[in-house]
Amino acid sequence: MAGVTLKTVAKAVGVSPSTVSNAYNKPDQLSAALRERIMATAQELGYAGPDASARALRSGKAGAIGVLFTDKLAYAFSDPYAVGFLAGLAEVAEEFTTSLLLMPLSSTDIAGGSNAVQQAAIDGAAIFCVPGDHPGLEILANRGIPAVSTDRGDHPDLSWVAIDEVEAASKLGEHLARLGHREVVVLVDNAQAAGGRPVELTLDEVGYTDCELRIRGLQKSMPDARLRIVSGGHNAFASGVKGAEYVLDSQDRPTAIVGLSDVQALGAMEAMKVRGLTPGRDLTVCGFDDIPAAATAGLTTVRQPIKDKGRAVGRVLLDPATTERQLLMPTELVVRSSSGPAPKH
Amino acid sequence: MAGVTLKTVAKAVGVSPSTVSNAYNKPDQLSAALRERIMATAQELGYAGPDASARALRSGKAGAIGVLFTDKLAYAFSDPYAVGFLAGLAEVAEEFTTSLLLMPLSSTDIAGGSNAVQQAAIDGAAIFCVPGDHPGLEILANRGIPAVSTDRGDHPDLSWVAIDEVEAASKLGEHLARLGHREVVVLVDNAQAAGGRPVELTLDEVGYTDCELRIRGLQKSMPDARLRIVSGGHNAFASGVKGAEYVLDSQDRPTAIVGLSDVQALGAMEAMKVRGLTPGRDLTVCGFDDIPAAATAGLTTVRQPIKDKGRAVGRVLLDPATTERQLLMPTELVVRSSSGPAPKH
DNA sequence: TCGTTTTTCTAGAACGATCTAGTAGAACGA
DNA sequence: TCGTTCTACTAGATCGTTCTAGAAAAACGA
Repeated sequence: MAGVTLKTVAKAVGVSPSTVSNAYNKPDQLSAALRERIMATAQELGYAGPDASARALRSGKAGAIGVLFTDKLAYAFSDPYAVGFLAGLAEVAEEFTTSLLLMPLSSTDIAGGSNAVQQAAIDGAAIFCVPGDHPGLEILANRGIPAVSTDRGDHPDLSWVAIDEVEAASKLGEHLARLGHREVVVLVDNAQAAGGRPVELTLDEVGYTDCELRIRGLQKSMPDARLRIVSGGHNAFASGVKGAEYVLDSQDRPTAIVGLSDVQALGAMEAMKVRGLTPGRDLTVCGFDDIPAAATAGLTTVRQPIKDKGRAVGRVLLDPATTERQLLMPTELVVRSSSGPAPKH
Repeated sequence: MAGVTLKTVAKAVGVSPSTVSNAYNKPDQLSAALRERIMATAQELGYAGPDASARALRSGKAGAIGVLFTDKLAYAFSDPYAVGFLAGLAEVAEEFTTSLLLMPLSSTDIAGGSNAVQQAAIDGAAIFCVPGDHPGLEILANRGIPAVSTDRGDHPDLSWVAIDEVEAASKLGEHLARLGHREVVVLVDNAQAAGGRPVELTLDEVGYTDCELRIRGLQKSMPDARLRIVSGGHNAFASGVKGAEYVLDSQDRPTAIVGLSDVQALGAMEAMKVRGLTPGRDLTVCGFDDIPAAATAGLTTVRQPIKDKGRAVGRVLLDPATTERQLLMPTELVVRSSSGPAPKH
């Protein structure tokens, strides 16, 4: 049962190992009759096909691409944005018969010697919403494996598939400015607030590059507005609720709340609903991403082609025909009922 | 840059390849000074550590376990139940420095020769909500890799971590019977209804083993009730909405709706809310799983230890100390406000 | 008929590590 | 001092493939 290899099959059929290998990988290199015979014998001996590791070693192709996640895997998946991205990536991966290797990238085991980034047999990596200064990225760079980030990096030789965050946020900012909003709260992802009380942050404390750029875009397009940065925790519905509650129950209510992701904005809408406030009339709420639920909820948001982003990352990593290494995806302001004119004080 | 191997480093330092290997894997097998020197030289030469494929081949350990999914990956992730399971699995995987390999298991490429199940370099596989008769499972069995299912299988030598579906459903059924419900609709996952109109099914058409068993449990514990099986599509919030709408807008309204997953039940609650109906008073809604959102929504449901299930699967696959091959996890009826007595016509 | 191309198969060397077995030399106890 | 154990290291086989050349046989063109 165990220990059945190419050689075993070859000997049983009476051909060379190369021929058996070809039977599996290059069917047109041998006669149909022989191939048939080989496959039958393989079946009979309980041979399950070429060993994946050996094949990977010899051919230099691992047949998998890694997806890096920060912190907790669960959090990453709970976001529809992440799910959409993965779906797009998986689509291309499937096309190239490649699997996706999830690499939970906790900071702790980077310090220790053994970590997934070192060990994983992968042909390339997708870096998904990982802070630019994360130690795992350097290890990855060291391995000489092609990597694609979903954020624009500074290095000219780093591949990325991203959106113009500043421009995207500006579209939203202009929309809000036009509606007369001058008191705005931005809801962001923040580890510090997770599990504890909501916190108010400065721009420097934000951490994630994309969030920072979006806030800059808002600042640029709303020069007359006062922008406050608030976090109710990690990027999730519940955090949006918490952050919005904190803001709504304070003396210093804004006229507009911008979630830097739709899930957070939807959380804010929920908090409003509980307090009997109507989005778009009593208070404006906007989001980012345009996840499916945003349309249902009537949330004004900035659409980015989530699934296409995943597809594009896949193509850059796997498709030799894709030569472009840095892709800027289009964004679009989607105005729905959750945004309206600022109440005159 | 490229082509730097163990040998290169060994030659540069003036030691044997074995020693360099030990420097990485068995630090206590050589003097600290030499290890230091080896690491420094490796760094200098741009050696990124032992090649993953080669290591996997020689040592027989791939350093990854596969997670099988049916159909679309995106659907799998959109369910908080799946996310919770994965989180538990990932936790154990991380502990054993193992990665998770997602293997989307579309039926189409099983037919063709090359598929992920064949090619993937994995030490084991977690079979997550895959129909028992799926062709991919046989391929997996052929490979001789340990596999753990989240459903109880028939074969005595198949490993699984599951719940007693019938018993779990019976708890819920008894609760409903006690409340006087005799007209019940069960919302299930069904590919046929996806994208189209809601469908009404017979028990034979359900497909997924776990769903079927749950329905049997309900039937058993509510012998006097009329059970109808309805699907609004795949296992998702939106499907729950669709399925419930179909039922609520018909002449033949039940007194209770049971979602075979919480997400569907939550969808049903949403559909009720839109129609001005209060769960627990006008109509009873119950779910399955007890995902985090269920508590918030006040949904009566059957709790199963989702994350623990993931952890247990991980332990069975990776932890040699875990000898038990078939684990039954406990379930518990959680009564909240969404269930109440059946209105007397 | 003879040279040329095509088809079908093979020998043997990689791929880059880890493992087994074993060898020196140092340290140890008596 | 001598045998024994321990530490620090190494030689060489091995994991199971695929790849590079190339050879024998068959088919082809003129």
